[in-house]
Amino acid sequence: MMDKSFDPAAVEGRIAQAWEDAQAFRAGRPDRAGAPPYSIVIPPPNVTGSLHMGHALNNTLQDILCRFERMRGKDVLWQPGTDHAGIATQMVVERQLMDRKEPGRREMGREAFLERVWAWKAESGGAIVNQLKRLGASCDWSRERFTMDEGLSKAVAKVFVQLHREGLIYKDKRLVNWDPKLLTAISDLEVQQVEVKGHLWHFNYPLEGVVYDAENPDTFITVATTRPETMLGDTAVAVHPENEKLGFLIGRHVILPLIGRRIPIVGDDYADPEKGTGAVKITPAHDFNDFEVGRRHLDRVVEPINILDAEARLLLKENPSFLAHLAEGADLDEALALDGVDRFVARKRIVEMMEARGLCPKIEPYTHTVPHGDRSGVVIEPWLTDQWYVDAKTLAQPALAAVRNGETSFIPKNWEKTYFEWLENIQPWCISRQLWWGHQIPAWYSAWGGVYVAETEEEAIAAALADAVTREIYDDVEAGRIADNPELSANFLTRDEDVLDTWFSSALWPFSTLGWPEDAAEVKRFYPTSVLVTGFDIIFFWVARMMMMGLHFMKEIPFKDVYIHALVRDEKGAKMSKSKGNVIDPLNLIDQYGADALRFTLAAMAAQGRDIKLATSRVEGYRNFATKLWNAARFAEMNGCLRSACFDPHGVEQTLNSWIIGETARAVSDVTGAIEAYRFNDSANIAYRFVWNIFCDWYLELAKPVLQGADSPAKDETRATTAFVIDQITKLLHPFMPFLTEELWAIKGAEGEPRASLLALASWPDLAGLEDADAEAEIGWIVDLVSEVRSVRSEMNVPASAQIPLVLVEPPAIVEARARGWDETIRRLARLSDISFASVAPRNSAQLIVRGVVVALPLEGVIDISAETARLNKEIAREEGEVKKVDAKLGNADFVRRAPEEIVEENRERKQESLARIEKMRSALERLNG
RNA sequence: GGGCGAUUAGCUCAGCGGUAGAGCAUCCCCUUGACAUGGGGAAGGUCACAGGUUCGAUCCCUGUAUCGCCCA
Repeated sequence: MMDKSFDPAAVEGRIAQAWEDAQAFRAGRPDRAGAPPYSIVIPPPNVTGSLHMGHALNNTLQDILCRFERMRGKDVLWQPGTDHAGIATQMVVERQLMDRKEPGRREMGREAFLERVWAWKAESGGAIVNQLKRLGASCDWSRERFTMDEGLSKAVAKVFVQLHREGLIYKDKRLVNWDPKLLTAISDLEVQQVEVKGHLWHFNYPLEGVVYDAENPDTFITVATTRPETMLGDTAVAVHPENEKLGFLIGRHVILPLIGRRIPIVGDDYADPEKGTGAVKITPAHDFNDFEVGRRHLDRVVEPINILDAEARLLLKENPSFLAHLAEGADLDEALALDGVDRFVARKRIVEMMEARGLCPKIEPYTHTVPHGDRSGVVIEPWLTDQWYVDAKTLAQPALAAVRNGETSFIPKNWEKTYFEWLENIQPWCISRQLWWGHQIPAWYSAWGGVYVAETEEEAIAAALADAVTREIYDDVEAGRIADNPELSANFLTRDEDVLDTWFSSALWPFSTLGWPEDAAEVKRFYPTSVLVTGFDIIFFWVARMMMMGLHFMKEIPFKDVYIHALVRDEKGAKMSKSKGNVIDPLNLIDQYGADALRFTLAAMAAQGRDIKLATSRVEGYRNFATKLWNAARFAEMNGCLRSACFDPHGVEQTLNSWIIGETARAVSDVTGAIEAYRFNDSANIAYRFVWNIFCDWYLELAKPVLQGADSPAKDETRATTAFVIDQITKLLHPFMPFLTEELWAIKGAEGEPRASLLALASWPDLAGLEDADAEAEIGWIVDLVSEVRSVRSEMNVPASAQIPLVLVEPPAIVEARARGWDETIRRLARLSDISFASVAPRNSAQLIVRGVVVALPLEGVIDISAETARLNKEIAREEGEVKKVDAKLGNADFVRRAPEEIVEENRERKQESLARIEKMRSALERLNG
């Protein structure tokens, strides 16, 4: 005997183990050797991560697809793995060192630190994998990969070397987004623009050759800036060439206060006459726009002067480019006192110095956007350094084309626009990071300044030696001596210390995980993957880059479909994040309601193109759904509804059974279509409605008299049908609720013919052709009759326990036959004492019209005549309103002429029905009051 | 500044060129022999606003307002 309710906590672990023991999720199972492949690569969660709602949604959707396709007989590979998450992981371990008061990263050195990170990974990394298993994710866990695995690292090196050889990776000195806390460059995408309330400082820069007089505007130009601390690096002042008030100054020079540098006034469109004072100071080394301005005026503007160190402190004393052309003196000494001062302290001090000299006429409040590092949260400095770049523009072209020509489609489609927009305006991708945890850049430097990019150090040394010979640095003999001496060659080159952006290796994920660059069978079988399922927040970070790399190296798209799902947000609609502390833990929900309930909730809410604001009440509701199904199965068990090996859904004779089989067929077809179209919410809702509102509410209720009556062929057939439909339901719901359904599958399999396989490997239902219109007409009438009687009883306040008679007035023969055939069932469901037939409705009856037939409920002593009169009048009024609306349409010649024939016909029928109902209700009224 | 999306029942959200839907909450009735994590019934909406297209608009178009997100 089954328990009264499903206990997820007791079952989930056992079911998961059964899947694992059976290797149910293994790709390339021998029994599917000839099956079509279906593959998805998981968006690899950070190895530091723990399961959040976004993961829960993302992986639920992928799992629905994988389980669905697996049941449809495909050879499914859901490729799992984790991402080494460079900065995040390095920060975690560094924090751990700090907490334990152990030596810091720099003190212990690179090698020792990396050992610590690997140790951390072995110990506490990848917890999320087990959490994904708790969710029920049917990945092929035997193929789990990590972005820093040997194989994947090899892929990274090969890609880097090849792109470098092709000129698509290069080293360049440019302004980068520098994170002064993490001490690394980051890419544009890792920069968050934050609106900040700051100030706009107005500074007077005295003109060259005149005596500064604060009262005389002819002696200076006023610039406005949000960043006074950079002024020591100014190399120009810009005004708009057509600036009416200031344009005449273009060509002259100013003397930069505090240090006395002579810098030009240049004309440039960048200086907006409407903004600030119309004049801006130009600091090419510390501002992206200024850098461009500087480049446009190479004839007059000197090289960028970098005045900040890596930690964003002023760097003045040991800074030749700053000191160049500066006259020594008291002023300079005062400025040099700022050496080593933090940028924000320097800002204050510089403003004070300017004020002291009467050079700061105005400070106004000013709101502007300031770049922040998404990891560190500190203000990013544009900083001039050497970094490695990917020529993203070139790689973007095939990626754009593949989506334009439909090889890869986004679902929903509107994300394609976002994708296009970004790729069309893509900037060089800065891929080097000044971190230790990650793929070290495969570039080596020689003492004479040569750069050698190679997959291994041996190759780099060989290349360097060859180069040395060519350059006549060594002769052949010397080169050979170095090559043959491991000690010499080991220290011969210095490897680039930087590592690659984590997303560089992620970009290779769809093929590196399959074994590329080795000649792996999986690459041939599973690439391109079938679909990528991910959130829109990483379209740029990840999707676009996989497209670029996939097309470049595999010459083929990485995935045919990209399903972009919503973000699960907090109740205010804000993105969940650790730092905001608004994270809902899906594991808590799993503990409380079970993984199936959480999964079903997420699926039911995953409408395309809209974010999910999750309400716990929904999870509770779907937990109740699980209980409902569980109890339906329990009811079946109690009624001996055993599976029958010879059951043939085409051969049933009972109308009720044909009906439920037909309804099941429709549900299967609708759910199938919805999943195929990635309409997860529709598919979940269709299944929900079918199971609860059709199978439980009506089929089982209608079947009760048969099941609980005397043995008969009808009873046998109904028992077998019930068992059959429950089997179909477990299949239908398996992608959404794998644990509950697998458990039911096992329970139902315990008797009768043994199951051929776990449900996870069973075949998806195919009931095409079993819809039955006649059965629908008959059962539909019963359903309508019972519903309407219940409604009237409730309105008339007939006690639920009271059994009342029902009279059918002049029913057509077929209706009378139905009523007689279903007598017991109808009486039971509508709580009737008996059903009879008459030519007129008895006196004092409530009368209703069910599919055109008058149904009378004699309610002598119960019925309130005036209430019933009011009820009928209300009904008539509503019906008349309908007629009026339909008449308006039908009276419109344009409508009749232009609307589709079936719509017109539908309206005519509706009108006739309404008129008939009105007619019958009128006579009911007469009867009542006459 | 550019782009995207949203505005539908008290709340959270579906939907859609042809009679406005669900879950939760609310109200009434029911411990009936699968399930009170249940059963039955009811109430609740000018589909943000203004124009336009159309025989017909909640749906398509334009504009406005409010909110959210992304990019600069």
